[in-house]
Amino acid sequence: MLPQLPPRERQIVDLLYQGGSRTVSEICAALPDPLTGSAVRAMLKRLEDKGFVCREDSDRGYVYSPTVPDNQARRTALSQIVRTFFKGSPVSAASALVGMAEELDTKELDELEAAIARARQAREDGK
Amino acid sequence: MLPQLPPRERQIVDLLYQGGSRTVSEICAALPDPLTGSAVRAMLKRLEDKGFVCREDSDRGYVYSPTVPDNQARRTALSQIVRTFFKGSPVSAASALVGMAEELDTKELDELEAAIARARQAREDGK
DNA sequence: TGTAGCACGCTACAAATGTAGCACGCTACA
DNA sequence: TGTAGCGTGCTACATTTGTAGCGTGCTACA
Repeated sequence: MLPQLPPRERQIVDLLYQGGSRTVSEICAALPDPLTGSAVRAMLKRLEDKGFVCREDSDRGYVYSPTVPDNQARRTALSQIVRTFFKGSPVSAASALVGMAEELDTKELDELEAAIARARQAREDGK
Repeated sequence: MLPQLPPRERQIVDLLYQGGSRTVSEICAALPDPLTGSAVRAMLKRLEDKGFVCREDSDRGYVYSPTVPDNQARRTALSQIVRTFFKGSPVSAASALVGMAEELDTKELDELEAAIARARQAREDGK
């Protein structure tokens, strides 16, 4: 669903997911390459027409946010990659991720192991 | 790098990563929505011009394959997602993956735990 | 040796994308 | 009250994508 977006539009919604709601000028600032405000506004209008972002009035002007909830978008993106690069196995994708982590957070690793334990448990139960 | 591709082109290279090298007609067949051969050929030509795929002569005609090696493309795609949806933490992305796995392969889980152990070890060493 | 079937490249063209410019309205402040 | 600054929408336009059609060459087989 999200992959269907052209590069620039995609870049902008990604920004929105990454940093939460933003106004046009904030988006301009956050963009790696400088873009005119009106250019960004045009993108946002198209994204709005397609239903990927919505906007809300605020003191600083409109703020834009993604309409598709974070966790759903995440899920879609992940399963896309899993299918393309990992033959459909989420777990082997997870391995790859652990392998590429540079700074390791012990707490996060604990959490991950807990997730594995839960998964194993679920497997037992379902069996 | 790869995200810069328009939807259709992206779809095609993904197919190439997913199933290895293919000929034009194989690509047509693998596509969810039916496309003319010449349409696909045009895509491939553009992808070739941009340097994302290359082709090789074979008995069945040209077979196309990605020029960027799998593991590098994987890496790029993953870190993209990690940045966008997981605040830069690969490990928490891994947790999400484990959580969404439906069919669990014990062997893969073992492998994953081994990867975690390695990561912990590396952390100790570096410290 | 005709002709049907592929795979190919080229060209053409409609639609979508990416970008800039202009004119408007609303502050704020000299 | 003029004028500078911002945020906005609209329009226009170049470029890129997405798709189809045509002509060619190369088999294979009647």
